[in-house]
Amino acid sequence: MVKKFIDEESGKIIESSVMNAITIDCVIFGFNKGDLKILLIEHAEGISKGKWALPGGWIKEEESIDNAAQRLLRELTGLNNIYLEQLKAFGDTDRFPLGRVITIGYYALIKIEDYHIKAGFTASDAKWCKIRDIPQLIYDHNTILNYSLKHLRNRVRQAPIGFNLLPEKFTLLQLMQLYEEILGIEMDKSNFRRKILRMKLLQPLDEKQKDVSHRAAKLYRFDHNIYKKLTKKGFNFEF
Amino acid sequence: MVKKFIDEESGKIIESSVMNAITIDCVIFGFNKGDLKILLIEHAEGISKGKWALPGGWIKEEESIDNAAQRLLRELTGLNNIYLEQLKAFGDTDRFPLGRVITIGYYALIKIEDYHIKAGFTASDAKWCKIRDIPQLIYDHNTILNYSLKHLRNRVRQAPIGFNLLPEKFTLLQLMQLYEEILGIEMDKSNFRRKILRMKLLQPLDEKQKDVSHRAAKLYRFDHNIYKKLTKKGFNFEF
DNA sequence: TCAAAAGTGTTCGTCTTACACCCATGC
DNA sequence: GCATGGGTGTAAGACGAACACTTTTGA
Repeated sequence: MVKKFIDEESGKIIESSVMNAITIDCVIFGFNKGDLKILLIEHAEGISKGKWALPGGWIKEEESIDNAAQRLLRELTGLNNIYLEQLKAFGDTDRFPLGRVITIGYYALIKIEDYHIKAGFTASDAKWCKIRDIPQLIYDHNTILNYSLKHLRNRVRQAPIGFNLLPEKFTLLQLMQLYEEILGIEMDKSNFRRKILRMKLLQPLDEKQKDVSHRAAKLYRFDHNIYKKLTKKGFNFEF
Repeated sequence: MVKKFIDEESGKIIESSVMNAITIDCVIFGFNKGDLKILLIEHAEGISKGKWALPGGWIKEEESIDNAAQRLLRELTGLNNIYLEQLKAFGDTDRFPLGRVITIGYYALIKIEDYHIKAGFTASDAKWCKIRDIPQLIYDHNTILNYSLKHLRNRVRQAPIGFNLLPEKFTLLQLMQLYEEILGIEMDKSNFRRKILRMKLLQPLDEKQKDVSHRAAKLYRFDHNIYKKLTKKGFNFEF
């Protein structure tokens, strides 16, 4: 089913199989040098040319919204096969200046080092931006971002998802600092250690940090299979 | 802005200000005689005539999605001014048989006794249905319902929302049985009592149960202002 | 007087919190 | 040798789980 309609953003007539009046926007979190960051793109065309935004776009008629989010992220940033989770829909009448458009928010946590970000498609640039330095974004994208941040702060305490932001091998202090950064609190090194190790979620490795100017710390890895086994036994991650 | 289009469900040409390809569906929870229930309506027209469904419908061009959910619920069931919260969007390509329609799920918890339900608009009937006796619903409504149930089970442990299902004045045992029903677990009376009272969320009343064939229990009330004050001091509801 | 639910008390083991302190390493 | 982070230990108190017990009331 091919439809013709005017892309309200660019003003062009689009002859394609996308749905009108409904879009997707993605909040991608990363963690790097102690800072929580999110991925922003710079629009290359349309009414928001030159402005920063969350990666997003239109949904095709024949793809599910989950698949649309995957595709859009790939097209705009080069990120492929990311685990995305839906946040919710944003549908205030005035959120989009050129007409009534509802957007569905998605979010994901990724290991920054594992991916090479490159602007593609209708994006002229893509970058990681510190959570404290977020500029004014287009439309209601700041609202979506703030909502997702709140959601992340809740989720990170209920489920072991924080690991997705760290390199595969990490130290306990790195993990603690991640929690401190996300939750905006200070934690006790010794108590954190005990608590996380007691869960037996982490696989200790026979490896240590390298090139550090202090005693090298043991490295750990989060094992998804261990987590699955534990949850089957009734284990419930709580932080 | 008035558009003409074919209502894919009824086949009629609709000349109105509703958005096409996007709908809203509401999961309304109630609690009555120890049972968790949800509100279902029977469609009076269209391809799903005579079948049971979640209350829902089309979104108007000039109303926010939150307002649309309010309006649809009022039109279909008579429920007015309910506190609704959005769940998420459901957008598989095959969820609706006559075309591509994305739906946004909403849910709410209400005190059954406070409202008189009456079928209206395109509904021929509306009823409260026990959570264990849910029939086959139209489209993906069973999926939406199951998701909202999972969501409720999580939420009820993180925030004091269970009270919305009980009468204003309730006993501690009623509250405990509500938790037992929602979570599907058994609890210890004495421990439950201590835990909930320690939170100091409940306002004890100078009133007791009446017309019971055993020792009458003290009645309590949930005070939203107390909760607000506590959260400001850093209190975090956890169950 | 009995059933049914209200309400209190006790014990034990575990977890949390707040510290103090020693260890290894590079500069 | 000192700064930096790694890592262990401990003591007090809070909390959860399990269970025994007393009280009140209507039928």
